[in-house]
Amino acid sequence: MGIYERKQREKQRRRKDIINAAQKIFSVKGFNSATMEEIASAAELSPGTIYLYFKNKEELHTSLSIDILKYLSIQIHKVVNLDIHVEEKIERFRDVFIDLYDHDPNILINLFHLQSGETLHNLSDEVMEQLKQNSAQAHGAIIQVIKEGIEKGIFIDEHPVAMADVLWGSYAGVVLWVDSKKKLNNQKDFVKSTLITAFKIIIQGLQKK
Amino acid sequence: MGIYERKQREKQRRRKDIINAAQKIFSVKGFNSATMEEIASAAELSPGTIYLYFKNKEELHTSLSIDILKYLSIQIHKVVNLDIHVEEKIERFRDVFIDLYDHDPNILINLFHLQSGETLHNLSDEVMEQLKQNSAQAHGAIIQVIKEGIEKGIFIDEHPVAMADVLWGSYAGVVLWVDSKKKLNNQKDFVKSTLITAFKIIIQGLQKK
Amino acid sequence: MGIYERKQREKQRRRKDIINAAQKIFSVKGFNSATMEEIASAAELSPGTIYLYFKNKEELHTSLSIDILKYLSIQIHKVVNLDIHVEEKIERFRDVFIDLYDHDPNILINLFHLQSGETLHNLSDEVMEQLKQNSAQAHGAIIQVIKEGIEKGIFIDEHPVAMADVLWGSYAGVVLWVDSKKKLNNQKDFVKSTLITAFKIIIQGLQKK
Amino acid sequence: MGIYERKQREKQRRRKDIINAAQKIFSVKGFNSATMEEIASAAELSPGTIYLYFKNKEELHTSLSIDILKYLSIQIHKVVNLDIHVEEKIERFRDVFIDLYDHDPNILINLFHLQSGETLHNLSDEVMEQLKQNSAQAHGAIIQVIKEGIEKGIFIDEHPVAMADVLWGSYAGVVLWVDSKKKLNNQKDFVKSTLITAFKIIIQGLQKK
DNA sequence: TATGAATGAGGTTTCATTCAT
DNA sequence: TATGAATGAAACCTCATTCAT
Repeated sequence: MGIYERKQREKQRRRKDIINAAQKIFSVKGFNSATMEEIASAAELSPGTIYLYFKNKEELHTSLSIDILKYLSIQIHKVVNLDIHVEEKIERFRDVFIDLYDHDPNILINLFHLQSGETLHNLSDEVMEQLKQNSAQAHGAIIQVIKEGIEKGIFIDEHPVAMADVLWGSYAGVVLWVDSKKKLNNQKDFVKSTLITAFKIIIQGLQKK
Repeated sequence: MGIYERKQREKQRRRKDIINAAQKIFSVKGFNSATMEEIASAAELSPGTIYLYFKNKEELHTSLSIDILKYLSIQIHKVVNLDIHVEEKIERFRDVFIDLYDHDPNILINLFHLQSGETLHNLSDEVMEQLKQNSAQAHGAIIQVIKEGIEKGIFIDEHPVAMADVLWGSYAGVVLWVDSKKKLNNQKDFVKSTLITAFKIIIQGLQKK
Repeated sequence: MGIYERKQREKQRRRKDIINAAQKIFSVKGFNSATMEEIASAAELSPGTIYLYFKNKEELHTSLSIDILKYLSIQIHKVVNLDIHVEEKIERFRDVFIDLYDHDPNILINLFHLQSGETLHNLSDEVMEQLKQNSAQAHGAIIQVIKEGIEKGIFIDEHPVAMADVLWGSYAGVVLWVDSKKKLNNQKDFVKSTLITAFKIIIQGLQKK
Repeated sequence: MGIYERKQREKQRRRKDIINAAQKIFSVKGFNSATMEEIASAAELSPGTIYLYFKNKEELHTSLSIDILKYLSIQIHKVVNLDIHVEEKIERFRDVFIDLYDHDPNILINLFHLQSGETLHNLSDEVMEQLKQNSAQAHGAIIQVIKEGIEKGIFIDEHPVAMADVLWGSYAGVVLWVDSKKKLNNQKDFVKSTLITAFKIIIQGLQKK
């Protein structure tokens, strides 16, 4: 491995460090309450260093989501290409989400927040484009499966984009909503079991009688 | 009407003015970007005055949501007590939401944001309690209908609280998600039609085959 | 005096306090090295307060110069309208400048700095307009006198705007240059006597032989 | 040429590279807005390297001016030693300045800024001394010519140092002032023609009637 | 009760400078 | 000697909140 390569790798590692730290802080405090200094401190770096890797706070935050979307997109595409029943594919989607939620509930919540958020202003064109593309890709894969279900005569024949939106929106909604109930009522975490119920309902709802 | 009563009424009116102004500003700018001065200005009051009616910015914001939750709770309860089929009740729930979204999309989005949000820290016990109660009431009414459906043998027999969560979460998710797509892609507003699809799917999903 | 008037006056007084403090600090430290906190501290105010009166650091700095230009413009116009010889008018200009320099050398230096400076970017249109107008007015009055001299056959007949520029530029240059020598050599202040020499030279230079 | 000498020469060349780059950047951006990184980048070096050749940003900036002063001093001395009329010598001074302005208007402006500037604080004694000496030398040459004029009975007999200051200050002032008007009013560049007028006036002003 | 000027803590961001390689 | 990633101090500015009137 040449020096150049080693440096590139080192740089990527540092970038990853920052992303990890940011994830942790944003998760706990939310976008506005999290400070760059906290994030720097968590990454065991100085504030200035962060700005060598990310243009500003907003772009750092968005980068987290892009990373998740990339991962999600990959996982979802894997499912799409499997040789299994359509309903089963939807169940696999559910599992992908549950896995993600399992890994770090806050990642997911951050992602949904970004999309429904107030920010989205200071992003560079490049990052904005990445966000759109990755988002579209994950979403597109879901639509594809819905269409497959319709074509095979298994799913009801509604507007497939809207149907995919329902699926994705329900994921997001259930996660956000049940998560918020935890905060309000301090109940134990039943996001996962609720998601399972959600998918049971939705899959049945999608099917032709 | 005595002087005391008149004063109380006057006070309530002023409070309502502030809430209306806050709604307008929060809708457009979001929680963090909205400033107390803007809100005061919109209410034709001075910043200081707002603090005579609300403990702080966060509590003002929460009050909006409580108001919506109250209204929502009332509407939902009306539906619960109607002498119509269970499925139809769910459809009516949907219409209640669509009405609300129609009236001001941002109200609803604000509500969902609150619940999934970063705030929820500086609230006084009293406001927190109100929030919980009103939330629980709206939610409870939905659960009740789900249970009714189960008891009548129409709905599948899963954990009814979770089923209600799916319903509510899907509302929220679809609204947030489709709304965010508007921002990202500038597509025309099809939140409402998506919601109709969502409910078609969910109602069918809830039913026993 | 009504309440409104008193408040306006109070506001003006506060504004003046800030300007005075800023003058002091900018004089000693220059634009970039001066900090808003220092200025606030010198004005016995908090940093935030300054921003109630001035949009930003740059506009505060510019306001100083506008104030001087206003004063200068008035003094110069007074001279223009006097019923005295043209050469004498130029001498009076010199005295106006010497007075100003006497009052606060740094004021003048600040003014020249602004005009030859790197900044001039964040100014609001309004302030920019004021700056131009006041600058043009003072300058215009000088041109007027030059023209008068030419018309009366006393001054050489060159491009009068350029001649006025020479006059003004020489003021500025002598002040800046001799002032800088003070810094370099710690000589005692002979700006004033140099200015007198300068005007003797320039007046004779302006005259037809 | 020994190794030592070659190294010295190499070092001087590198130093010159940095100075050239710095000149370019300072010209366009001014002292404060120019960054060391930009300068390093323009010199195709890394920031750290600059600090091997210059103590700090201020000293780098000052070095530019010293270089100009050196050049100026040489040119002025050349004029002093010419066998021509005194008035013509002054005109040659003017041409030297116009040449310099022609070559890079910003160099000159930078020089004047330095002298009237906010910096001049972090300079090492050595650099400070150089600055003083070179400045004194250029200035001294001008004084010498003024004195020559006085001795020959051509120029009025005022304090010759002050007269030289007027000359130099007028240069600086006209350049700075007319240049600033360009910025304010976007008029076309007439610095040079104004300088010519300036010298016409000043030369005549210096002469005995 | 209402005001609104003043506060001042705290946030983001920049950039001259250092130092391990 | 040269590098350039990292530093971290310090600056500008915002805005929720207070309090004298």
